[in-house]
Amino acid sequence: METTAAIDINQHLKKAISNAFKEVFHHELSGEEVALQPTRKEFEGSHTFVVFPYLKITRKPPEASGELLGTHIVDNTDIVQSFNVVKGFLNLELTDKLWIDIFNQMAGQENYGLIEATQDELMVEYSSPNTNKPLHLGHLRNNFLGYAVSKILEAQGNKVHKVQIINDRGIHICKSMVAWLKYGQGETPESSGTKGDKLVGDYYVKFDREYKLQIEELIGAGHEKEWAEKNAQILLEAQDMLRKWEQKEPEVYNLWEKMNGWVYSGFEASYNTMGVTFDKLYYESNTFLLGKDEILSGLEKGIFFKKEDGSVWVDLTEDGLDQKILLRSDGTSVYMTQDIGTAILRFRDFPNIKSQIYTVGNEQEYHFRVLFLILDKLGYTWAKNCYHLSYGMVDLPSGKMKSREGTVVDADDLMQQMVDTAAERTRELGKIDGFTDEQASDLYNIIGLGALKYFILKVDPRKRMLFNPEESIDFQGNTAPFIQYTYARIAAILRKAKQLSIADQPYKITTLHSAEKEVVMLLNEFPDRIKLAAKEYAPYIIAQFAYDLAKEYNRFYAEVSIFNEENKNALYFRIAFSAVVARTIKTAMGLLGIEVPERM
RNA sequence: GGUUCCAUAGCUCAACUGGAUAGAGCAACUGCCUUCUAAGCAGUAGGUUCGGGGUUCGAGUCCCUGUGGAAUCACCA
Repeated sequence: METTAAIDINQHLKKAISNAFKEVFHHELSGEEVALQPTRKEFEGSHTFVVFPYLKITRKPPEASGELLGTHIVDNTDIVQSFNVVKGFLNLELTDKLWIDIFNQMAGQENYGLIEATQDELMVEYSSPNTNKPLHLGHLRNNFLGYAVSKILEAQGNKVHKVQIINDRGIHICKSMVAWLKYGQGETPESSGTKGDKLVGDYYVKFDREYKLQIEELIGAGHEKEWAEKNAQILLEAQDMLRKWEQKEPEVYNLWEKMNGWVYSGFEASYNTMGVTFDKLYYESNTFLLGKDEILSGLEKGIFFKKEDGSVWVDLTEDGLDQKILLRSDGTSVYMTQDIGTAILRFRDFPNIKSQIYTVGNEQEYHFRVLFLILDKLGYTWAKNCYHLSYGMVDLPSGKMKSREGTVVDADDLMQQMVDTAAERTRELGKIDGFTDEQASDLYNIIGLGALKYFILKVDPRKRMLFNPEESIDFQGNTAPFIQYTYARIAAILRKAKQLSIADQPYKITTLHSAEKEVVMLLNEFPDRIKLAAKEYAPYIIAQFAYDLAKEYNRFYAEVSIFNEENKNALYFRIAFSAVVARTIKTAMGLLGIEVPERM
């Protein structure tokens, strides 16, 4: 109903089927009850009606029922050209005229597939890194996913606020700070030429190494392992630093600001390469005290309860979960407390948002179930609209990435490697004649990052995915470069058409080549695919669509000549047709945060 | 132990939410560049959808059960 397609085929067909039921079988069947599905490739037709569920109504065998319905539909509508029945499947073949009309409609819409009307205002959170470590492959999945989902929701007419919360405080950053003070000798990103986030991350690693040494020494001196882990000198120093930070001791606070500043400029560079942006940043250092008041007032209202030691809990056993702590016995907050506070803060900052979408790994599924339940219990009606966009880990062939074991794939390194590979491949193929250095470098970025983004986004986010750094990501087949290449080919056609002054010419045609029809059928699905992708928060649906479209167009490209076509109408149509395909590919890839090149 | 998620071709992933003969790509093999870009197109081969039951016209999809894997259940974040 919100689709931008002016001709709603489904609606027409459902009505036709429901009419057929009425007149052939004397049975009222509302259009809504009729389910249509796309016809499988190996059969003639585009829309299929499954008659099995209706045999009790028709009181005839499936084939006969299908025949009767099909005959009635063909006789009584002007959009269905013919039909065939295979077992209980009624396949409907629409007229070329209808497909041409549909194509003309979408060709006239500059933003085909996108919905202009503002629906809801939403917030999407993604990235949200810690400031003690550089970004890695897992963050890439998070960022690409969050950004793509934001784009897709915008395409559905929502106003989206992209935010992240930066975990800028806590023991982890203090560890880096301690190590830097001890071993840094005043090193700065400028002095050593190290990217800020990498530099801070290096000191985090240095801390960990020293910490382990101290533990071993303590064990060697006869202490229990557990005691050693809690009493290693360097850890005590970090904890002391955290206390000083909380008291805002100027020396510590300044150092904290300085080192975080390094990290932020490093992150900014990474986000820039990734091509993701944010509308508002939240910092944990500003929000970590929030939520406590909410808990206390919830306690007064009897939503929460206090244990003997003074700690505050929520009982979720009725919801199938456990009890969960909200305030420690000393009255301080836990992670959950902060998240409650931050969620409420955001709804105050953006009073019109309907829901928040949290792009966070699936290891926090339990956390978010609890969070949404608590917010609901506190009486926030928006809580039930909130959604945890959960995604699986990215595994390496060796198993899970572990920063302490050095088995992380660094985000910057990986992106650079992809761009380098793209450059190498492009040069091998001799594709950059006449490019300036800048154009060439842009192209490598578009291809390399496109390949990486597509590789990650084409997978259902819920599933774990495997990344093998040994095998480079493909540039052929179901990949971004394949789709980008299709776009670039069309761009070449359109340039030539312009040169020959035969672009944007009016045409009048009555039949379509089968390859053209297949493509138009796909194009027609675009609005529905976006709608589904938005509903499911699933960019992979868009990725699949872009691939299908490119694949189908390439078939047309191989089978049908454009500039050798002597019939002017067919020639002009094919140029317009190619332009719409290119435009749609660009839009679809844009929803994934992937650019397309005019030449490659 | 409780809860949740996952298991599909040698590998990486699909299967429009219960529909037809389970599809793509990579890797392997065969063809196609003097015509709009071969990062392409056409084709061959590759499957007991983890095992076992059940529900029904019809199951990779839903239910039960077993096996294998993952996450989570912290006064950690």
